[in-house]
Amino acid sequence: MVTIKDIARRAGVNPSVVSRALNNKYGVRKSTKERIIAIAEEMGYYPNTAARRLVTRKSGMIGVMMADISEPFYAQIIKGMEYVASKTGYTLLFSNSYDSLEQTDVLQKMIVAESVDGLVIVGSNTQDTNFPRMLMEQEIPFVLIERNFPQENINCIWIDNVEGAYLATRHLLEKGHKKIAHIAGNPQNQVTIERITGFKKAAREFGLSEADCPVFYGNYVSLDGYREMKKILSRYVGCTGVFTANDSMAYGALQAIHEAGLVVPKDIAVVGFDDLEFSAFTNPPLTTIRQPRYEMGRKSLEILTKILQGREKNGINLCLSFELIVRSSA
Amino acid sequence: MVTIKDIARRAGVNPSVVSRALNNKYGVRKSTKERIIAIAEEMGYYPNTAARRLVTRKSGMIGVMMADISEPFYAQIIKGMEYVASKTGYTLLFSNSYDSLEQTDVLQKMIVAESVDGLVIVGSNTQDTNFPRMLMEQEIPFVLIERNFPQENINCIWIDNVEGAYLATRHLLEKGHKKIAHIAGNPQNQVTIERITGFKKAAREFGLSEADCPVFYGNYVSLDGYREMKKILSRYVGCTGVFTANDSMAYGALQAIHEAGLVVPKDIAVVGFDDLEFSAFTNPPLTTIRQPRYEMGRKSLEILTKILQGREKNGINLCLSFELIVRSSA
DNA sequence: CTGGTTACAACAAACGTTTGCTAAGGTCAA
DNA sequence: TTGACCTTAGCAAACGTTTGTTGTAACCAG
Repeated sequence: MVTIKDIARRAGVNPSVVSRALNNKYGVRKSTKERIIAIAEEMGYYPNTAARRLVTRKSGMIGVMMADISEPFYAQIIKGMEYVASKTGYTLLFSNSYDSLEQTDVLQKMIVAESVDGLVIVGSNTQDTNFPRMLMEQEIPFVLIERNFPQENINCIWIDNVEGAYLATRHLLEKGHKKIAHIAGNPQNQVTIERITGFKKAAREFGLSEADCPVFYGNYVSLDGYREMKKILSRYVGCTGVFTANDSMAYGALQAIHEAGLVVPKDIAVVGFDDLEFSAFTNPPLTTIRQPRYEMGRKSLEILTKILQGREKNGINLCLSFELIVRSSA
Repeated sequence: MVTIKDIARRAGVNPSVVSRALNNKYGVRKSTKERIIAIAEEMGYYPNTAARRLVTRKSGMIGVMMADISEPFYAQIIKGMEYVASKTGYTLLFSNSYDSLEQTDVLQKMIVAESVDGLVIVGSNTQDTNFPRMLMEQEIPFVLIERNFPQENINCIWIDNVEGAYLATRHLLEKGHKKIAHIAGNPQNQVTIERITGFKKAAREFGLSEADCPVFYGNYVSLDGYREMKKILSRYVGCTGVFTANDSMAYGALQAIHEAGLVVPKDIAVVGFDDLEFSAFTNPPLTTIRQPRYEMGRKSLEILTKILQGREKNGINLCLSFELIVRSSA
């Protein structure tokens, strides 16, 4: 391993000069600086990040916490983050919370053990509510995705889920459906509550009774959509339209409908939420609400980077827009 | 930040004793050890990894390189890795190669800048062939997924792609198709070549002429499957069966077939490869070859961990088994 | 009672950087 | 020519660990 001392020896200067030269600091003559850089290049020098970290107390790492990195929902978010990270030189460190209650612990560990410089937290789990305070106390910058915190000084990126769900449900109701259902997510998530609210709002607006717009609960995975759709088919007679809280559950619902020998959208219409890459290929292609996932990821890191560089202050609240993608499932 | 020195002061011992106590080393009395651990716990001590790394030259990190982390193909592999990593305490550091030629550089950077203790490299790109040598020279353990290196001392996890493709194609041919096509992947990948080989082998075995089993090329994404399927439909009359080199391209192919007003599998049968989560939900559900992706990830990290701990030696060559999943697309 | 062994603890150096301070030399104006 | 100032380079401490070596009791066998 070639160190700064090796370079210093070769250049006939003190290690500190090499450090300053390589980091573009003041106080080193242009000619020596160029010589040092050339030598470093030639010797194949890479700074030892551990040593640098130890003294600067910065790691060049950004921690990213989400429920489960293997969920397709996160793919584009990650891609957006990576686009910015690769440009700015930060390294992303992923960590799954699996929606457990130990979120704060996981974050704490990323901060003290890996000493991440900042954090992006995606998800709206409401069980562990004191992590924002913990993070603010430690003065570590962070950005929340899928959350809209009313509090000052917290950076949030979100979409209006109430309106999104409202739009999806409205689309269903405008097609003339009189008995509809919602397969909601896990009620520990804020977005679940919001999408239920939007669903109910549209149903009320179209004069549906409570009995004509029931809510079923899953946990955002296709198997749950399948299970709940079966429930709907067996217990909720006359239902002709279903709005699922995400696309994965819509996939399961579609399958349950096919297995029952019914046809989408003739017998039952389905509208999803997210617009995963895959939703264009379902049978039939899924009508859904598109979330700007890539944008979410990109923006989160742009904001965080600016804050870390002191070019921006905390308190950014960014509401992105969604879009109804009409395909043929409703 | 609470350091080892703080604990030492509180416990009235030397910092080195604290270090040894906390790391279960010999030479510290049981009673003091317990006292130190209690104090550390109470003070909320976390070791500073930067400092530890600096002296031990170990990072507790494992680098993972793949083409593009946002591809659904990798989701289960990652999950498998994470399962082991969380048990053994290693942290995973992901890096996308985007199949570029700078793979070796990317690896080099992970090694020297982040000082990863080991590497998992998934993919079979054959353009950059000298990275195994580079890694061996640096004596850093690594495991290759999707590759079967003939060389000694290289750890590989792979499936027999020739046989997998052969089985998929055979399934098509046994249904009586006389004119079939293969939508292959990027020929820079070894698996692409192997799957073409398997495809040709089955076709030959069933007496098909070269003209009755042409190969089309995409790059493993659904859009390419769509594009190549359109080509097949317009230029290759009489084709009734298609084997795609992965499921994503099969999705695109299915869409192209639907758009042409044809029905799967009546008019054209489709068989994919991978068995992504999603393939059960296509229209119609996709017949495909299942790769044990979770196993691949899990095994890769188990092997690497054992090697890092000295409980195993390099040279593990693990061939996992695949499976034909018959659904209704062929 | 003595010599040797053992168990524990302290000491100090090292890992590779960064950075505040000091020193040396040069420039320039009075 | 002198003194003030500026530019550049060197020195040394610090970041928080780990670990080889040394020191010192206590213990035990002869």
